[in-house]
Amino acid sequence: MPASLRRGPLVDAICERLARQYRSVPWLPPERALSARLGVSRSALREAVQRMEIQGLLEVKHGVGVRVVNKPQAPVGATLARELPDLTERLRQFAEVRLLVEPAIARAAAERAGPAERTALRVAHGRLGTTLDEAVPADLEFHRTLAELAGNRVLSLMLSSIAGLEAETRRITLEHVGLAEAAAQHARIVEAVERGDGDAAHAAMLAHVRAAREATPVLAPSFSPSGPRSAKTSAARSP
Amino acid sequence: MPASLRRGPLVDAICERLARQYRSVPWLPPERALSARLGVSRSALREAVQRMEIQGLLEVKHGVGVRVVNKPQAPVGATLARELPDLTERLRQFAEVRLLVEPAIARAAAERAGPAERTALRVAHGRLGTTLDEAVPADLEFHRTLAELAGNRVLSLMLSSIAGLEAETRRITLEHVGLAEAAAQHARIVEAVERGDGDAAHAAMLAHVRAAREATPVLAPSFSPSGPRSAKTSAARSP
DNA sequence: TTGGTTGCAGTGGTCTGACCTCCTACCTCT
DNA sequence: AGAGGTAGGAGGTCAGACCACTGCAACCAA
Repeated sequence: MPASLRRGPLVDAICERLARQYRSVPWLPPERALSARLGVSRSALREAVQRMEIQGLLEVKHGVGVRVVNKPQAPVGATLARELPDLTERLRQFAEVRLLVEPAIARAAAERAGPAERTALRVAHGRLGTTLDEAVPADLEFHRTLAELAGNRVLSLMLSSIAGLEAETRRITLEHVGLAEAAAQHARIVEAVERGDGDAAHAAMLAHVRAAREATPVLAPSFSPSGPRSAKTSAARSP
Repeated sequence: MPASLRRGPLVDAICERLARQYRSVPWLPPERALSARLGVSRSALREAVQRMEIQGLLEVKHGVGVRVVNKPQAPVGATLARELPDLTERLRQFAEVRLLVEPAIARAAAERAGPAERTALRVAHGRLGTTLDEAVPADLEFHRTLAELAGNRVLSLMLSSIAGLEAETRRITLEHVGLAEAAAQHARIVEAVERGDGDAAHAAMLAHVRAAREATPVLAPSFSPSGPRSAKTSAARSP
């Protein structure tokens, strides 16, 4: 009955079926039951599950079950961790990438955001609480929201991957910059996005990321993606 | 004998051992022999192999064997393909990302490259042949070399991931732009890097990527990472 | 000789069913 | 009511068999 007239590897077919049929349930059925239901062996099913786990679509917990998640940034993050084993170097390069990507995202968000998106951003900005434990995830969420508004999934994905591995740093950064100052910088970005002013958003975000980097004891930049000539991209109006 | 006193998942340990011991051989031993040698079951070994395949470290071919490779961009590329199933949209976003990232890479490369690196770049540039079949891989290689000189593995990785999925487009682009013109643009970049002039390298690369995008029937940009105000980043000296 | 064909041996792919390890929730005892 | 133990069920590992694909070498025909 589940014979199917496939040509390629069986595991691929299983992955597709899983992704299609169990997209919106919290947990997968037990492996034994599921393999029986799909008409494949447990081995093949396990290979498929493992594959999707690495891809960030599933999360298997020994003795518990297989949870359905959606973290497409997981494989990217894992790759980066493998490619840059040294934590300090990784964080330094992350900072450089943020310096390049975040302003571009802010500009794009300002130029594309409609009323609904602006509201979402305002909400995310409002969540920045008064304690570090609240602020760190809120800060991450703010930047994530902005990246989504920008409409470029590639940049968004890259930023998520980076954020996942530097969450610890954000705490230090926020502590040094100060919650009030960080909130003020966020506010300037929100303001620019509300006005649809791409240049201002770019400038505000650039200032924000620069402040974060300079307040954190990450090493000096080995190169500056935006160049030392500050008159280039931050010439736009800014409060 | 290979009992080992592990705590975590066995598969993790196998992956480590494989990565460590078989890093520099072209092929892995057959699964049966290898599982016996490592003292684990074939199932466990297969899970490890499959994992490393997804991570871009192995490449298994049915009926042939398991090849040892090193393509860290594979998982990123796969993720992007899954996140952006629509080919046109994917290529458009790729073009935008390149527009943002490549100039930054060129600048960094110019500011960091020493004599040896400059030679490597010159060699890569020299390989741009006279036929499309030669030019496409040579063009890819040129940009890859430049990214390596820039010294930021994150950007380099991202660019490789993109390149792997847009190789087909490069052919069209090169055809429209013309090999001679593309070579001239590359030459301007090389020149700037040789002089250590970051701004010029940035400008030359920006012009190159823009020309490529405008010559290719990819859709109009939904947003411009570098902004519509052309006076911003391309103000540097340029031939 | 040369060209295509066939068969075989070795590889990864899948299946089965058994046992081990871990987590949870329930149950018991205090 | 709380702390501790226990049984069930989840994933993890194992063993051995058979299936499917690939490459090559031996073979046969022109």
